Amino acid sequence: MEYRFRDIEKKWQEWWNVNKVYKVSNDSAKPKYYVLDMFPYPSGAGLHVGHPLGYIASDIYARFKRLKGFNVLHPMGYDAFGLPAEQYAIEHGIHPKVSTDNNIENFRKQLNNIGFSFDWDREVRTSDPKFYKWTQWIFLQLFNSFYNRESKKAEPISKLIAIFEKEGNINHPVPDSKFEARLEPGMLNFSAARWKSFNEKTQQDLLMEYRLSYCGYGEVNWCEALGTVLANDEVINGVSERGGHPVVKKKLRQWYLRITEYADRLLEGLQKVDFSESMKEMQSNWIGKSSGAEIDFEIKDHSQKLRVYTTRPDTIFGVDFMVVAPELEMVNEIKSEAQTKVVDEYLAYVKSRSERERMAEKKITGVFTGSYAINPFNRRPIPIWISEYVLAGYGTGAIMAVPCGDQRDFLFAKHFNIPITNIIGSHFNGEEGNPTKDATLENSDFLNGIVMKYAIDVVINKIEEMGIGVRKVNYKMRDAAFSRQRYWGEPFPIIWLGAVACPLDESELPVVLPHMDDLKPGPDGEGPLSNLTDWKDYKGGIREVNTMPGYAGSSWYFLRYMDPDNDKEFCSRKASDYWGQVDLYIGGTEHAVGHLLYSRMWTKFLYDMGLISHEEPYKRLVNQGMIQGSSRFVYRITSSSETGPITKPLFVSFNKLNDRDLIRNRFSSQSGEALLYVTSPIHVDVNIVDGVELDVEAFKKWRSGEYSDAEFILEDGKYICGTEVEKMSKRYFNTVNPNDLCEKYGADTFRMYEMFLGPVEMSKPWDTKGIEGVHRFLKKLWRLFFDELKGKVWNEEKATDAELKILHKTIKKIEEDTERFSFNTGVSTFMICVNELTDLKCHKKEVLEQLLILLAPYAPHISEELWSILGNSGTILDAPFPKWNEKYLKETSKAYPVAINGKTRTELTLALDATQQQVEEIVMKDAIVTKWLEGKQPKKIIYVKNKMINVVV
RNA sequence: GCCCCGGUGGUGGAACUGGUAGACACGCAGGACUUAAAAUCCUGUGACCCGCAACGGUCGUAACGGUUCAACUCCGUUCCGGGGCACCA
Repeated sequence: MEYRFRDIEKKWQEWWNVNKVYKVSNDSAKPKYYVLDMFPYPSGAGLHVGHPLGYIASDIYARFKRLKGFNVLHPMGYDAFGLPAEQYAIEHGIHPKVSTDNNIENFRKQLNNIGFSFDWDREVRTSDPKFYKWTQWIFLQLFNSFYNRESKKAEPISKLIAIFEKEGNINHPVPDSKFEARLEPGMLNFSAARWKSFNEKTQQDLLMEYRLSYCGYGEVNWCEALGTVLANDEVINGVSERGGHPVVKKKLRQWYLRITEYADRLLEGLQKVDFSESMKEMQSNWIGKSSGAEIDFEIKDHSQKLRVYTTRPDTIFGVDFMVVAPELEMVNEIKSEAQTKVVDEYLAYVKSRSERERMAEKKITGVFTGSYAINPFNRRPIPIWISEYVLAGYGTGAIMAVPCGDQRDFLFAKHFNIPITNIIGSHFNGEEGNPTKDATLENSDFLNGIVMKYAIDVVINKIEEMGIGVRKVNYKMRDAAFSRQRYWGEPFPIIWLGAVACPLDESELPVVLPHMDDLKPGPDGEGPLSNLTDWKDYKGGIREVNTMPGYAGSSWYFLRYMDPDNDKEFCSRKASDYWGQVDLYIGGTEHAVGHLLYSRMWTKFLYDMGLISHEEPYKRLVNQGMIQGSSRFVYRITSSSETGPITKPLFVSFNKLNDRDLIRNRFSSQSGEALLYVTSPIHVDVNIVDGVELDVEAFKKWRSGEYSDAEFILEDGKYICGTEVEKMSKRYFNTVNPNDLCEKYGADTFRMYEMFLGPVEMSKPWDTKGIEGVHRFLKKLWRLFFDELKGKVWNEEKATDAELKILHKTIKKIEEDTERFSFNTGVSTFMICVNELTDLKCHKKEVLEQLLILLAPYAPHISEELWSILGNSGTILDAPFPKWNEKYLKETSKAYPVAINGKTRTELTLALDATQQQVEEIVMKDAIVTKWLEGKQPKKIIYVKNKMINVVV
């Protein structure tokens, strides 16, 4: 009886499905464990071998935990809304709903082929109204909340209104005064009486400055090609992450998430979670906390002050010039008459430069405004410049420049011949700015003689005392743009009554995304929904026509799995209390600053509102590496100096590329001159290449016979391809479909091979070569049960100690390997075990049965099959995980080498649990040791873990 | 430029808290079975040296140096590769 993996896998996949083996109950006496994968965006391209890597790892772990007696939640769903789905739909002329549903269908089929233990009854789709009803609902909670900086948590906006009515906003200043522009002057601070005197519109405008989801005017990343606004993490090097289209800054009315209010808690929370160091670092870099001071400088002959942000107030006596961001409005007010022309020209220049240009070529540019700031301590006048290297969006948009202590300031000073004041003595060499904090200050008046790092506090205290500045913490992180001018997303539960945004009532949810056939944008940069005039008019107002971004649904989906069918709440408190945090979250690093930060913020918010009981969504995060494609190339000779262009397809093998003689023969060169020829590499389907050897016949049939008349210049009778590691993508013909491998070798082989490739966290190019080895292992396992000739060979004989030793060694090792996510060594452990059992001709049920349980997480189908063949009923996952017995691990004594100063070796036989004293006695009696010691006493005898003994003289 | 992570045979990778480096697998070579192939099994496989033999010797984890009885592992310097951030004051 041979190992018929196709039949076995089909049989068990159906059986699992029909018997709902993976259905999870919220009501269990067992301890809970939540294993989550980052849910996929269902792309039209389907799965390639890179996608399931994380899913296989999580599936192994989920099954392992179930065997260990946990009630395991291991769900799967689809991140179905968002930009890519809509782009795909437009490109293929299919409605996003239809294409998304098709793609999901396809994904589901592919996933089921691999034999995952997902509870499909809990599947979620972010584009399902039953799901996004609650996305909208959470949005409303955000809208109706503010962040109370006193209690350090989100609270209902009604509480803020009560505070305003009682004491104005004296204790709760506007969090982000950048929106000052849309409020009337002097509105930023108000008393209770004043608040009451405001009309409804003004009150609403003010409240909008506090809401955790809010609508405001601001500079946003506008992508013309995609026709929408993008969040900062969706823009990479000035182009859109999706599609690589140019992105420009544009002032627009947009919805935002006030994530900046959570900056500190997002940072602190990192200490409580088990993420990789690099992941934590990426997040804290993104948040970008820095502390320093804001200082107001008087401006000569102006009443206005120049406010700068600096982390280095200790360098205040080294300030040789000021730089203001060109975008700041004050530039127009402080420019002197003489400088007006150059300033205006410069402003025009800056405006003409795209974000991309600014990033690509960091030229030193800038002009003098003609005004001077006054150093508050020594009254020295300091020229005020404008330059594009100072960003309007960070800090106050103005800096004090210290050329001796900062490289950028130094280059600027050199470039424009601004004299440099040295306040750090020999630490400054006149060649570059030195940002040290360890220098002792000079030329610094009352700071002279103080080491810089201690001077920082001295200066801040002084300026606070003088009332010209305050201690200040700044963050690089911005509020997240939350609206998209697109169709395929959650509609906002908001209507506009005039200029006031009004939340809909909960009872009006969900706001269902209306069907549209034509997804062209609306007028004035609005989204497609704007074209639906009937839908837009609602209750005497106008609906918000933007939709939410892709990350809205993914910011809370992990909670929905806990209670997927609840139509009263997003997730019952009972369910979220039971399941709590995600114990293990697996996904790629690409979500480090997007999804992970947003979902952490939403979780903290829901926690603040008392809706869930934990404030960090994920206890442990594992990042699976990316599987790259290994592309293959053929080299087509397109022309030669002898013959000119060559139209007939002629390909030259990789190692003959530079073999001019060979090619010369081919073209029967007459001239005797060096023959020049041109080749162009062409991606060839990796599936018709065996290693690097091209299957020439398959190549001729490839692409419906485009190269059917191809000729080849071979080497050793073979055509050898060139290789390169690239992203796995259809367009490089380097994708490998998991279904093909499952068909050829079986899902169990595929699963184990993906794990065997190396640590889950590591990125590596895919290579199918070694899969045979894993397949051989499974066949070998099968032969422990069945022999081709004899049939059944497993028996009920009693296992010997040697056999039990193998078993228990394996139990221990598999438990450790699986627990610490070393699935690659786990697979090796199985191979060793099966090899050893084969050597001993051990076919004993007693041993094999236990081995199957260990194997069940890795290779579920074959384990279930053999488990039932051994006479068990039900699923193997309900079997108890075997316990290893110390007895079998230490009982047999072995010969252990003794190394003496690393030179002489002999062997001793010791029991593993020998005490230090016993060891010493035996060592001292050993013939070689006594000979070597020549009567001397050893300094020490070291008994170390690998059963090796060191004797030191 | 700054910050992380890594560099081990022909290849993917083991070696967890310093303790016989190279597990396991691929590939390769040789052999058995077979009319043949496939499948399966066995043997060898880091480099070099010695030898009738070997459970013999020397070197060897990017390079150099250090700590230690003992270093892939810890420390320092350099080189190379991957990832992240990048005018953030």
